[in-house]
Parts: sequence; C-alpha cells; structure tokens
Amino acid sequence: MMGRWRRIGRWQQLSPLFRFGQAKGGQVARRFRGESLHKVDAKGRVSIPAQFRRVIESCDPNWTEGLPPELVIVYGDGRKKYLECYTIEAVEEVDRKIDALQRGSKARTMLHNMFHAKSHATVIDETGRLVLPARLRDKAGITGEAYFVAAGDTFQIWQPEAYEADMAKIDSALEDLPEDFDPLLLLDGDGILSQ
Amino acid sequence: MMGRWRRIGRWQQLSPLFRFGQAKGGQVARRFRGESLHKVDAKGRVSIPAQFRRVIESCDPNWTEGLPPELVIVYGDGRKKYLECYTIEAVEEVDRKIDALQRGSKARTMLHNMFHAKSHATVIDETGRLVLPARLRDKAGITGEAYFVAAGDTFQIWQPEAYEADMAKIDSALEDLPEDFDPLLLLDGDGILSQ
DNA sequence: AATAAAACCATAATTTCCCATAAATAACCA
DNA sequence: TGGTTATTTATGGGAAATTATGGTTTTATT
Repeated sequence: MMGRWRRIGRWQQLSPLFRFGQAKGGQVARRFRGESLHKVDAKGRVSIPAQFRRVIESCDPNWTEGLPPELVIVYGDGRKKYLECYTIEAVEEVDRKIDALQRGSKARTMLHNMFHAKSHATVIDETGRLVLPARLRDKAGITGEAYFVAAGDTFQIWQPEAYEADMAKIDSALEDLPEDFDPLLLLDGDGILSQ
Repeated sequence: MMGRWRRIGRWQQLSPLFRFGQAKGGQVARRFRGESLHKVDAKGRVSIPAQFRRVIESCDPNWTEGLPPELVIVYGDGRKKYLECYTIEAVEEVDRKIDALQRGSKARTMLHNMFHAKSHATVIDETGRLVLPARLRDKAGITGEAYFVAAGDTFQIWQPEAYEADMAKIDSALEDLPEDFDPLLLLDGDGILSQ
C-alpha cells in the first residue's frame, strides 16, 4: 500500500533538526533527476515518480509531514508540447522576477499569461498521484500514458511518443558532433553548438 | 560481516578531527583509482569497491559517519556503453555550469537531458552496495557482473566484455606508437596523439 | 439530480531494510 | 616473523515498507 505520510521510518526518529528535509540519503534532494513512464487513468490520475515527490516536498516551504505537497503545472508556451511542472520555490522565483518587470510591458504581459493564466496549481494526493485535468492532457496529447522527465529545477510531462521523437532529434544532434567530442566541453561554453 | 556505519572500530574512537575522512593512508582519498569486478544480483544490487566508497564519502559534502553516501549515475551519452558515476561534488560542479548556460540554448537543453533526465541519484546502502535499476543495467548491457573502472573524479561501470573490448582498442592505439614512446610525455601535451 | 472531483480502500510488484556468512584484510602479539 | 584474532568486504536471502495503479464510495458543483 502507498506509504502514508505519517508513517515513521527509522531515520525519522532522529531529532527534527537533524533530519529536516532529509530524503532517502542524507541530504535533501533539491533537483529533479531521472525519467519514467506512468499510466494515466480515465480520471486523469497519474503517479508522480517517487523520487520527484521528495524534491517537490523539500521545495515546498509550507510542506510538512502529513500535508499534501503543492506544485504548479505550466502550459503557457504553446510551442512546447509538454507540461512543465514547477516546485513552489521555483514558481515563487519566477513570480518575483515577473513582479520586477515594468507594469504593462509586453514581457510582463506575456509572462503573466504564461505563468499565471495558463498554469494550474495543484497538489499530490495521499497515494502519490496527481490529477491532470482533461484540458491539460489535451494540451500535451496525453492519453493512457505519460512520460516524466527531469529538467533540473522543474520536470516535464510528455506524451511518450512525442518525447521519443524529440529525443531522437537531440541524439542526432549528438551524432553530428565529432566522433570523439565530449559533451562536457559544452559546459565550458565550447562554441560548437553555437546558437 | 559488512561494517555497519554505527559500529565503532578502534580507529574510529580517535577524535573526530583526527580521523575525519581518513583513508588507509591517513589522508582523504579524493580520486578514484583502480578497477574491479563485482557480482550483480537479481535485484540489481552490486557492491561498490571499498576504495571507491572512501572517495564517494569524502566528496559528499553532506556525508558524515552514519549517513549513506550519495552519488549520481549518468547514462545520457548514448554513444557510451557504460554508466558514469559522479560524486556529489562533481555533479554540483556540472550543475553550476549548466545553470550558467543560456536558458533555452541548444547546449543547455542537451546537457539537461544528459545530466538531469538521463541520470539517477542514489545512495550506497549500509552494506556498501548500490542498486542499479533495470533501465540502467540495460543501457550498459550489464547482467550478472559489472566491472568498475576508476576515472579520476568519476568512475565507470561496464559490462565486463564490453570493457575488455574497449581496452583492446586502447592497447592497439598504444601499439601504434613508436616502440620507445613514453606515455608520460602525453602529460606535458606532447602532440603525438593530437586531435 | 447529474456530473465531476475528491477521499477512501485494496493489491500486486518493487524496492528497501535487516540479518547472515564466507572470504579477504588488517591489527595484534608472542 | 608467523600465527592468531578482529575487521571489513562481498554476497545471499527473506521480511517489511513503498510504489504504482485500479475500484468504490462520498462529497461538491451546477
């Protein structure tokens, strides 16, 4: 059965100070990592990868054992065919930046629309699931299955085939690089992929 | 029996300051060295070479006696047929660099995919083992055994035969060098293997 | 009342956790 | 220095907790 939040594991018996925010390991996971496939049922319910839950919890300032973790799903960029999910901390950062923009400016209006209008605040239920309203599922073309993909401080929900297709593009871009090119070079601003 | 972290050996009774992070030689090992073969059981569990553990521990800023050391396994470069394991310090450096790249740039997207989507954050359990999920084992073609190979500040996990084959390639490259060529010359940028 | 949404209950499959042991190392000591 | 004892490693197996996922039953909504 799904782990209830109130369940007490061994490490949780340590002093609150010591265990605060601890994930499986010792430290808080504050970045999404990994990818996985999940079923979406008729009601739009879908499990969130357990590892992602830990991040969502630790990045929700109001969350505490027993409360449902919150997150925000953004679907404002029509050019993207996936749903982008933000932790509370992440959206707050975005909100702060938007607030700093000139009132009435085009940028501000556009961002308002994208992050405020076309977004959906929600929570993860006790069984670790999230409900994707029909509107959102349609936006991403999601039906029976959804592919979750980590992207640093956010994660994306894709229609599996769409992701695969996108992946193929990225892979072929890699193929085009010199035989022994090390992607790590990109880290230091190697201009090979300019633009 | 595997040393439980809470168990106290004699040297561990020395003052924390004195023993902190000590490896056999008295100093902290901060680089992986060596190679070894280990069994992978049906659950995907595999022991990490003891020597590697010391490095993983000392390169995990949050680690302390009693906590499971963390690490990140990356499998994003489809061209490579092994799993690359990063210490926390190492991934944090990578993450910082990714953060510095232009949002939306091709390089950033590619790196996100490689280090965030196609990676797996995990810990070393109390018995010194790591669990390789089926997905990762498949990526590297690993079944019953895995070969661990040090690579400076990361280490790799190979399917034994694949490693052997790769090794043969490196060896033959050596063969092609002049009879009396000293590999150490490469250290100082000798151009013989240019490109 | 008709629907949609949320809460509740249930279960198989996975993943962790815990205990156990032989082999390999390292520490100790006469 | 060689033998002895204590640790640490590398692995195995089973119990227990967690996940992912499917139904029902309430509770809101309109």
